[in-house]
Amino acid sequence: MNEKKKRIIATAKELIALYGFKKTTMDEIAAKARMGKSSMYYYFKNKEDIFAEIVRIDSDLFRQKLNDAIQKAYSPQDKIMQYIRTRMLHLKELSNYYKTLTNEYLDHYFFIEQVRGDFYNFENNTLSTLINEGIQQNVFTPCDVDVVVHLIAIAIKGLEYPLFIQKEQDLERDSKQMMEIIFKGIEVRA
Amino acid sequence: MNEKKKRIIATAKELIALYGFKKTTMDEIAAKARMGKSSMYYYFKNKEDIFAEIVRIDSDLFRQKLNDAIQKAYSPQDKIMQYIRTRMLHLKELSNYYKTLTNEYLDHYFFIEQVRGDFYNFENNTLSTLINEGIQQNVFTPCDVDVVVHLIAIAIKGLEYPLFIQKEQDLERDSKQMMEIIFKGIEVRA
DNA sequence: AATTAGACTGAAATACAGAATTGGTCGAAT
DNA sequence: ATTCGACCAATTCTGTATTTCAGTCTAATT
Repeated sequence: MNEKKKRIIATAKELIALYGFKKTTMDEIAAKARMGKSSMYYYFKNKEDIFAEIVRIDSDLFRQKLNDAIQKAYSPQDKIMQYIRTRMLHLKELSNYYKTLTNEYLDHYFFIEQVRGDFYNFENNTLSTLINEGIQQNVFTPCDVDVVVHLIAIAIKGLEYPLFIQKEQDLERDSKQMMEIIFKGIEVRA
Repeated sequence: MNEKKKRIIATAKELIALYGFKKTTMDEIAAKARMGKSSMYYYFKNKEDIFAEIVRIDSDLFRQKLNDAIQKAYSPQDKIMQYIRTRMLHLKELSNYYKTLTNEYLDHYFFIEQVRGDFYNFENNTLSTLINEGIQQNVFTPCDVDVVVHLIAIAIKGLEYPLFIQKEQDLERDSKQMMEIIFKGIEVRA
């Protein structure tokens, strides 16, 4: 990517993290990135486009991080646990970074829905693959994979909310214990 | 309860279901209940008080409904399933009735938090009792009851969202299948 | 041709004053 | 004890004047 483009992205990201999307003006970004406002329109279609690019890059990195975490673990159970752990830690980090960004009015931007949808699919596919691998390896008992994925996804989402209140260890303990039950529910019995 | 008081509650409930809390004026309620506005202040401290009473009554009925459902079932698993089923159906009904009432600005009324908290406690206690009964009856394996309750609560909450979109049967099928996994996870093994 | 910038525009947000609405009170009537 | 109309203060609404800001245009620069 072009150096100027990177600078715009970096500056915009910085300001948006501080003030939110709406309150960050194109003039501010231009000033802080040391260039004329219209120069930015040479690289980006509009303001939303900058934001969309930031979100796109971040979510790519997120997905990569999750894939790395899975790769590093061995058993299907551990892969799933590492997925959840990584996901939680990243989301916590994110929520700290974008303190001012309240979800409510983010919903008004179409590409957020897009990213949300993409991530939903990614998560479903990833978990599906892991469960299927477990069945293949005779670790999990053959079952309706979609339902298991749904249950895990819901459990993860349920843990999302207290992300902003609870302590990190508690969350990890909770998710571990909850997953143990689910694993017991789908593991092949000796 | 006094007849007039009942009439105020009924009228207010009707109007609030139609227009929401904020848009329903005391004058309207008074007019529709065929009495002077200030007469209502003889029975209620203020507007919020009327609303609070409505919510209190409704949530009492809800709790009673749930207790009835539990009583009618026999096995611990069935009791839990019936609890979930009844809870879902009631919430669906509620959401149909109070179409205009969007949660967002209900949060601003303190007693909603109160009721939410009360219900949270009720749900926790109820599920705890059921799980403990299951352990007592040697149906569930002894385990950290709090974690199991947390998992079930989260799963239920996760099913809450699509309540407004999904079909009823799907929800029932989903919850049934998900609970089967959790039950398998905590049942005593033969 | 690719890039940059300053001036400009129209639409949307904001600020604000005056008017209307509405939750709640009071004293009189029953 | 209960009901009510008149009233009040505060909030909300409404229309308008002002400002802000995303995005464009054109000309200059590399």
